[in-house]
Amino acid sequence: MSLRHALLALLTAEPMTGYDLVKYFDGTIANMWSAPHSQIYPELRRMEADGLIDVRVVPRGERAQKREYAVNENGVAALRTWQQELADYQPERDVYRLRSAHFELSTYDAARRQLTEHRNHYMKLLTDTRQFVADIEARRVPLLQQRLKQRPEGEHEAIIAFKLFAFRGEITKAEAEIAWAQEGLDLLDDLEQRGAPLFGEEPARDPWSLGPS
Amino acid sequence: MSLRHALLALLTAEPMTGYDLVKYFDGTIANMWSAPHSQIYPELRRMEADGLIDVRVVPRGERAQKREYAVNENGVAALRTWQQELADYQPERDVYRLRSAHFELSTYDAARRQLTEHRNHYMKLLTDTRQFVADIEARRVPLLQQRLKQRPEGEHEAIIAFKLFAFRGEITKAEAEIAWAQEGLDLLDDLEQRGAPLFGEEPARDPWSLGPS
DNA sequence: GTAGTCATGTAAGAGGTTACATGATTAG
DNA sequence: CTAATCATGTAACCTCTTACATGACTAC
Repeated sequence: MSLRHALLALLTAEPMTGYDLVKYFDGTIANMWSAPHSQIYPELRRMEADGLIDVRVVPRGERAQKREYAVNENGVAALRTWQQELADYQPERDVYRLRSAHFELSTYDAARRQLTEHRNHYMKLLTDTRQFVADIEARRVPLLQQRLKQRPEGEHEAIIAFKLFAFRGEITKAEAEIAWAQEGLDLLDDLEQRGAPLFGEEPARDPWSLGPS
Repeated sequence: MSLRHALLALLTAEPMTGYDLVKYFDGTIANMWSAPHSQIYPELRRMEADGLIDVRVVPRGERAQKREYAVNENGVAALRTWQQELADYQPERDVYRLRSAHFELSTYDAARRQLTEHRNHYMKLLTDTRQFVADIEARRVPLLQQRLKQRPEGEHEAIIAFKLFAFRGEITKAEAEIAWAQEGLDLLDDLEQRGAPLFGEEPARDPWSLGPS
């Protein structure tokens, strides 16, 4: 049910169309939550049907229209309730860690490619998130400005502090992943230099060939 | 398709029943990959149908039977192929980070409960994983012993090194999450002491009451 | 005998991915 | 006029969660 809450939370900053929400989910927040438009539009319709958001149909140009959604009191109540519930911790699924645990089935080359990709991915995330944190600190983020306008000044400090806190979590995580990937690349260099063989490096046997039986 | 590869990877250590695999997915590996039995049994049947694993029906007791699966050459080939492909990085979904970004909708109490839970969860993970790393280093892990028996001694070093590497990744991640949760708890204390109000602390207004319109 | 573990399934439904599909508007 | 952007959908398919279901075996 978190897509619903992610959408509600974004909409509390200001009324938006589905298209706007899609764009936010392609931006910096994508590392906390994301969804394709094929998931967002139907969910907005359901949220509307459930009475959590209100729609305003706005004309654009001559013929076209767009649907602008706003959170209503039920929506805010749903968000509060959500925050009061304790989220429990489910088992994770980490493809990259799973792969790395079985690199002996890979080749030095492929393992290195994967870890380099891992490092690059989290380096980009780190750079983007650091920039975004700087933008928040400088009050340069339009969505945050809108959000603050909705609330009394006394709450501004906490609102900003929580946004920064969340993104610092992403930064800490990215740094940890970069360090881990680097450690892996060093390990691969070390093992290869010392001539450690991998099963993955062996030429695959044709299952239908007549091997020594 | 990673459940399939997680199962194949476990089965390369030694032939196992679905039940055995379920148990491994409840143990330390649960933090890399996990699945309930309702997912495992049908997947094993599909893998069998796809010719990646072979079955041996073993009697147990008088009447009962069990199905013991073993990876065959096609299965090994599938694992190698999987390792050769570069896994791409998809947007993540992190409920805890999402919540934390909107703690202003929560109460100090509930936010603290959540972060304490976060810290406890990763502290347990950290302790368990450290213990497991120690067990691997001491060659005390039965599954790993079985795995090593399958392979020539020259490969042992790399196999062990990759297992340790993967679990050190989990440790690094757990440490990062613990530090983040602690930072959050400190932030909450600081904000509350300085009397910062939260929207979530305000009593909810009954949407149907006649408020000042 | 009975509780705990071993062992294996099915099924409904939620959530997510990928592809298909369409059309208006705006900036150059 | 043409490309990019704005805007909103549907549908098939896969994955995962949760619940329902069953029965044998083993240790006490």
